[in-house]
Amino acid sequence: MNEKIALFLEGFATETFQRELIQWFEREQRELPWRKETDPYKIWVSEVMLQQTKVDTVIPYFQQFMEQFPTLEALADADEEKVLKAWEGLGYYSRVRNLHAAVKEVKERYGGKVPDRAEEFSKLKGVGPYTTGAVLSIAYGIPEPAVDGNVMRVLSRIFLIWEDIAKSKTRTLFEAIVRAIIDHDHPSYFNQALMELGALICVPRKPACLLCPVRSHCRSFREGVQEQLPVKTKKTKGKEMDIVAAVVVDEKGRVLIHKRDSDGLLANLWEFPNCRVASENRKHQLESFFLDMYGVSVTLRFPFAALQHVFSHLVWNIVAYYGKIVGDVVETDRLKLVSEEELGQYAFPVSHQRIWEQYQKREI
DNA sequence: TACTCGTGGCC
DNA sequence: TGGCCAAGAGT
Repeated sequence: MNEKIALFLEGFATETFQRELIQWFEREQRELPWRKETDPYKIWVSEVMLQQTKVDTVIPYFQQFMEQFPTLEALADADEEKVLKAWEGLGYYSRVRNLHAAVKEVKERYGGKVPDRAEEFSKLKGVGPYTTGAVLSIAYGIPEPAVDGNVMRVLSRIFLIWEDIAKSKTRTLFEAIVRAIIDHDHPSYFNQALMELGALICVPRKPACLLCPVRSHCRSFREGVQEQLPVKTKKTKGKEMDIVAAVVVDEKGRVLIHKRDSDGLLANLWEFPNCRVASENRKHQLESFFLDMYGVSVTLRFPFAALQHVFSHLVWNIVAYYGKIVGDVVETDRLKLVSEEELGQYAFPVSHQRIWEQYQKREI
């Protein structure tokens, strides 16, 4: 690996690159809530929220989250229901369940101080190579690489690297390059500057090369192939699933909701009872599902909504029915009857928020 | 390694 | 309009 890296670095003016990159960052960086913070816990939370998520989406969640859980201990001591509720709508919900578990471990094992050693911090749940480098460099000034999609795009262009960034192994190549060129005096700004450059200038399509502070170092710009990089193979679009859901109410107007399994898609979020079906006899299949899975007799009436929800890897085609409960319901930890006002306390995926929005438009 | 795991915005 | 994209990690 070292020989390969040495080949990339041949003729590369590392110190000039560092200086020009960091000076640009000091001039042009965006003001973001977490950039005012030095608390490693807050830096950590921001990095987890930012995984696969746009800055503009994260900002209001970050601010609300910090009001509700201002310290590591506050988060560690919080109920998971409230933590999930604070994450509602952000997606990738295992991030916050892992963060919650990790913060508890930091409280117990490390006395509430976020570890500043990569070997320790990276063992925590939900903390991978990127988050390790980001938190250690930004919060503690430690020169660890923080290679995200921005960094791979920027460096693939600068060093004219044609490796497929969709392959998981490719990231290690970029980590080795960052280790070789990171500014040991300013690792936080160096890492952030690479990402900020990718977010503002060296964007995926039509990069603004004429505004780029390091274009004199950029080999793909010199060759005129910057828009062909990075190489990223396409992923196949996900499968479609037909889902039937129902908003069923009892004689008091309470709504039946179900808590999803603790593993897999949308883990531990609440939903309106639903099942996957074949296209025929949807109503009957769902009525049988209520009886078999929950022991609840229901009478379904007619559909009030049909909606499609597209995930990154699959598609739900949902038809939602009105329904009434016949007889009794045995409530459990994962099956509850709640009033319409109480629904707001439970975290729902966006697809089921849509179902509820449609339901509330009813005129019957 | 390749697949799973959300959501909103963009052109 | 639909495919692509976004400060990835777990398995």
